[in-house]
Amino acid sequence: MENENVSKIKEAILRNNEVFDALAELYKVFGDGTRVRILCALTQSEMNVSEISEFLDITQSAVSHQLRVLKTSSLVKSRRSGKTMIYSLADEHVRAIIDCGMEHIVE
Amino acid sequence: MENENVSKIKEAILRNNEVFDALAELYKVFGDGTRVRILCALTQSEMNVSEISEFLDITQSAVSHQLRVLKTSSLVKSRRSGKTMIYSLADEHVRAIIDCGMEHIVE
DNA sequence: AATTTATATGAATATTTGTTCATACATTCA
DNA sequence: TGAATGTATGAACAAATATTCATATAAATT
Repeated sequence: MENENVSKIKEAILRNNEVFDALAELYKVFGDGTRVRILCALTQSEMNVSEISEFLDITQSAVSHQLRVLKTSSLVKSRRSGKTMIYSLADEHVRAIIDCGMEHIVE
Repeated sequence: MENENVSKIKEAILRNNEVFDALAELYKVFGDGTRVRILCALTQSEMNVSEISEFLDITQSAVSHQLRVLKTSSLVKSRRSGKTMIYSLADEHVRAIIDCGMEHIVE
């Protein structure tokens, strides 16, 4: 019965660790200037890759690479329109997380 | 007068970039499993270095290094009590940011 | 079909970053 | 004062990551 408790505790820790890792992974995505700029740009309106690239003055390649990261993390979504790909925020959580961080910065 | 506008725009971008960088720097700190674990541990109660080290099963040195990062970012504060240093969350923003990320994870 | 425009991607490189190990610093206690 | 305990820190190494460059893929237009 002690063993049972011990294993329960270990499971709990394991579960927590998974949550912690997920949290860290999420924040890691926000932890890059280029990606934060892209996300903030998309906060204002959806944009295609060229527009993001020009607006933020970042290489098209760099933008594409980072959009891939953002999409993999489910922070942005995309749809095709002819030759261009239009990107937008995946949901309101993204805005919420940005705002949350902003509040800490302005102190 | 056009020049004036241009420089205003440039200033605006510059200001924004600084904000973006600050945001990214903040999230970068949250973007590590060890640091998230430490912060979450301190969410429950203040702890000294040894306690954190044992609780999370992380080397004392690694904990100290990360506590330094967390303190530099004003996410934790510390006070001395005899031979030990007691660490706690710097303010409620930390809790808010963690909760904000959690909400996105649980989807 | 060939060309042009928009985007994605792989490889290479440089930089950043986290941990470990050894050791220094600080405080208490004998 | 010397020993013991708790914490901090520097150097070194390994791993992760962002950008660039070249090129591939995809859609539209002629």
